[in-house]
Amino acid sequence: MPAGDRMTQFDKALLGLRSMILSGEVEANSRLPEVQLSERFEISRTPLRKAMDLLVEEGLLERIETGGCRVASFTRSDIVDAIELRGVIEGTAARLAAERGASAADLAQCDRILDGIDAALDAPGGLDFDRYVALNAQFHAMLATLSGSAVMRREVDRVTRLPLASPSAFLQGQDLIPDFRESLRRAQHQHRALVAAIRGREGARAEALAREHARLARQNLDHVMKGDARLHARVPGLALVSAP
Amino acid sequence: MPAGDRMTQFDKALLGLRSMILSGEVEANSRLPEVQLSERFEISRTPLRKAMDLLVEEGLLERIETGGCRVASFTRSDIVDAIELRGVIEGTAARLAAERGASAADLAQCDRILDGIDAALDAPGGLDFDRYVALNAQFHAMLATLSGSAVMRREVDRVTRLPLASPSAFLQGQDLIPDFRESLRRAQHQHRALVAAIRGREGARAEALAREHARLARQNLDHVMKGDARLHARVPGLALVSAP
DNA sequence: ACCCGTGGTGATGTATACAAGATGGGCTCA
DNA sequence: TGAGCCCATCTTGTATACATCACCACGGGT
Repeated sequence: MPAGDRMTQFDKALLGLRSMILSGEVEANSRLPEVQLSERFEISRTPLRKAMDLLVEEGLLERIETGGCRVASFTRSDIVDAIELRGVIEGTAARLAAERGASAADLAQCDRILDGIDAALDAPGGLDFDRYVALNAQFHAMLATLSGSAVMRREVDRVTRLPLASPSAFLQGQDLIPDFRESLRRAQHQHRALVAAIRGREGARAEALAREHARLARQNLDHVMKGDARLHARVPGLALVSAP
Repeated sequence: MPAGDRMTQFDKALLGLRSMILSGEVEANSRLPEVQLSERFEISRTPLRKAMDLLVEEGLLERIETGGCRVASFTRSDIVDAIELRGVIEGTAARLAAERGASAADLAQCDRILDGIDAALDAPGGLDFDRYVALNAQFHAMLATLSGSAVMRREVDRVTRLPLASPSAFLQGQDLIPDFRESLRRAQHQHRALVAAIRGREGARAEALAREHARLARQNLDHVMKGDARLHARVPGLALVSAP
């Protein structure tokens, strides 16, 4: 395997498939023919199949009983459940971090990230959205690290990749919404409280905060689903969501 | 793909690998050479590699940066964390079942399973161990179903397959321990309480019970690790556990 | 004696060929 | 005319061949 950062055929397949699916280019429940895709990506079926296997694990694709895969589709309640689950698992990471004690260095790193988010929120010329998303992801990854458990870290990573459950899944496009920045400030306030709880060894508080923090994503989901078509087109993966 | 129950080459590889690893035949951190294994199982590398990919996802194998896989090794605290995580996720399933309301039919099915466990505990001629293990697994699967959420069901299934975190991971061999049956009765009492909490729509109680119930597995783990060599040989996967 | 470069060896990643099975359309028969 | 069966086609699952890359030992130079 190419060590490090070289773009392997498998990566090409993975990125290509994700992009195809989330962009809505292929519609939900449609079958994905392997040869056609392998020709499109100019790779052989072997790495393509491996990428499809991974996407099945992630839940973006479903296996068909008779063989092959199709694009998965999600209901609102699927996504709500996935978000709830993320909150629960991040909450456990936060609780363990509080109970077991996080290192001063890691906590300081959290503070630095949160300072960065403050700066992104108050950037001259308005909200620096990309920077916010990147730092937000960093903060959530750091939360998993604070628990000091490789198992937790791994599972937080995993649940964060559940389709449409990531901390920044439904942020795209919301910068059009007037009080969006205010909502980000509320999120940031929760970030600060979360770190304070961990620092103060308040496990139950940390857990509850992380859970409620994740539920902010539910509001974002509803905002986006109620939005107009222009908004819909900007949100990756929204085409996979059916009504109920 | 062969629909249904035919034994495919992939299944052969998966079962063979799992058995090799859990039996301790290959030691922790040792590399798994693909060609050698494919010859041993009399299959080609293609389905073998797919099986290895899956085991990497499950955490039983680790990918080596330079390519290939090795057998993972676990510390006691890895397993404790995995058990805690299972408790948290099963707890969430139980809470959602209570909050959203489980169907009477599903609850009745739970009761039937629990009656079966009672029967297995009091079987003429002593504890019917295999029956207990099977019914216990059924009960835990049912718990996931009660939540009414496909997402929860999927993730409970998944976390139950984390290495050495399953509800029956460390039961093997414990029938040698005198008060083992008593410990199973305690577990069964928690099962009953759990169903009662869900039936009574007591979400927080259900969640707490499921968490504490999972932690019984921690006791089993410690019993087994303190046990003698005769016990060690009977517990699948214990060879992968290193001290700290 | 020790370090560095170089070639051999075996590993994995990828491509392609082959075979079994599913799918769909057309044909036959009632 | 409609229903059921059969065959062609395409799909996937598996096997195998090939290319590339890492690891390791050996030899030469300092």
